[in-house]
Amino acid sequence: MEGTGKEETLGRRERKKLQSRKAIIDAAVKEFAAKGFRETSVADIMNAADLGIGTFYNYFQSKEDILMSLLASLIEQMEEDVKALRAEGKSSPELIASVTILAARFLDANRFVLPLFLAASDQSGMPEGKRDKRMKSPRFKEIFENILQEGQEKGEIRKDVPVLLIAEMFHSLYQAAAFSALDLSFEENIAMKTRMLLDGIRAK
Amino acid sequence: MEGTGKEETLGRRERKKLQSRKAIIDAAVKEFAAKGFRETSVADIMNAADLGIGTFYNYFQSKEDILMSLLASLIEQMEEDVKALRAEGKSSPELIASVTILAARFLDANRFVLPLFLAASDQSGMPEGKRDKRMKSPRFKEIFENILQEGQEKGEIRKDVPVLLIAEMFHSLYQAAAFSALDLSFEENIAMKTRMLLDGIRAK
DNA sequence: TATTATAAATGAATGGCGTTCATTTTTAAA
DNA sequence: TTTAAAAATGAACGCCATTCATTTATAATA
Repeated sequence: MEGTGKEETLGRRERKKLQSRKAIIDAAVKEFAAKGFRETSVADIMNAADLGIGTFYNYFQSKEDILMSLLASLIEQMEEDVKALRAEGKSSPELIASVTILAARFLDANRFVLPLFLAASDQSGMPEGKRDKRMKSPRFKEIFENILQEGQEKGEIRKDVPVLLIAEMFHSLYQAAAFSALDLSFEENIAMKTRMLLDGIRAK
Repeated sequence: MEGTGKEETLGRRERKKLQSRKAIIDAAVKEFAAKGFRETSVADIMNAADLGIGTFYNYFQSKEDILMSLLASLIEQMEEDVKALRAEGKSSPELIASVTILAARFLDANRFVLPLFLAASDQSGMPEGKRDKRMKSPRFKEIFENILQEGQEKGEIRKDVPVLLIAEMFHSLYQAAAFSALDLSFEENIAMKTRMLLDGIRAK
């Protein structure tokens, strides 16, 4: 009755726990996508998850907390994809261009996270004590940082500007693209800007 | 007893109205600067202004509304300064560089508005119906847009990229600089980035 | 199986906030 | 002095994130 091929060796309690957690996350993604972060109440999420309101706080510390969780896992997915790209041995500028396209497609595919992603990078609106020291945004920046670092060492990227500063610029492209009033796809927008930036970054 | 050189020809009622408005604005600036936007309640503002809570809504439609007002007037100040610079007949790239420094100094001098400024450009967190169509951020962009437009016509700025896109990039520099983890002054940060961007923008 | 201990779920209660509104106070006009 | 209108007011409303005492479900133990 116990280990009859259910799911690993997890007891019922463990399984139900994971199940509840998943239900909450799925519900949150659905509600955030439909209504945005602020317009979604914890009650909304827990109704969609078909669980009591109080249960939410057994799994997440706060409403901000689940948002950070969602973003963290998305960034992790992206980091995987970038790892694969890096294995192909392209030059730094080429790699940047590829990663840019990849990230753009990724965010196009997960369009609803864009506002959340940006809201998360902008912590100015959050209570002082609640700002996330881990900050998902910098992790996003790190992807570029590593590539640029390598590029500088190989002499492909100009050395008179700190890598961190360039990484920041790339990151800001995404922010701008998200709010672009121009009638371009996210991918086109990012691609053009990256080209502009690369022309100023390439070692002569 | 009426027009005895008080203040123009305004009646007591008009004067008191302006006075109340000013008291509210001053209080809001002070409170926002001290505690940030979200952490400041309308009650906080009105206590600091020494007026009843309800009075707030005789002058502003909402808490967001006063924020937008504040930013709008700051941008107007900046537009004035830029107008003066333009009269000096510099080339487009030179003008951009000057404006950039000017804006950076301006925001350094008004450091507390930076988070507000950015929060305002990020309207993702605001209820759908309340997003400000006027958007202060695009007006900021327009300053660059005009300069770039002229530069393109004079052949000083490359023509294979839409002006709006370049303007967006400049705007995003400010966003990034505000959240920069680097130990640079706002002005240094912006100046370096502008240089990077210009190298890729200058017509060859 | 029966009993005890522990983890998880629950929703009413709490406190804070933005906003509204009926009422009062102040100023202007007649 | 009376009347009309603008401005001020704060209690009340509704919404919401979060807490907590209590209940329910599961695991451990005898």
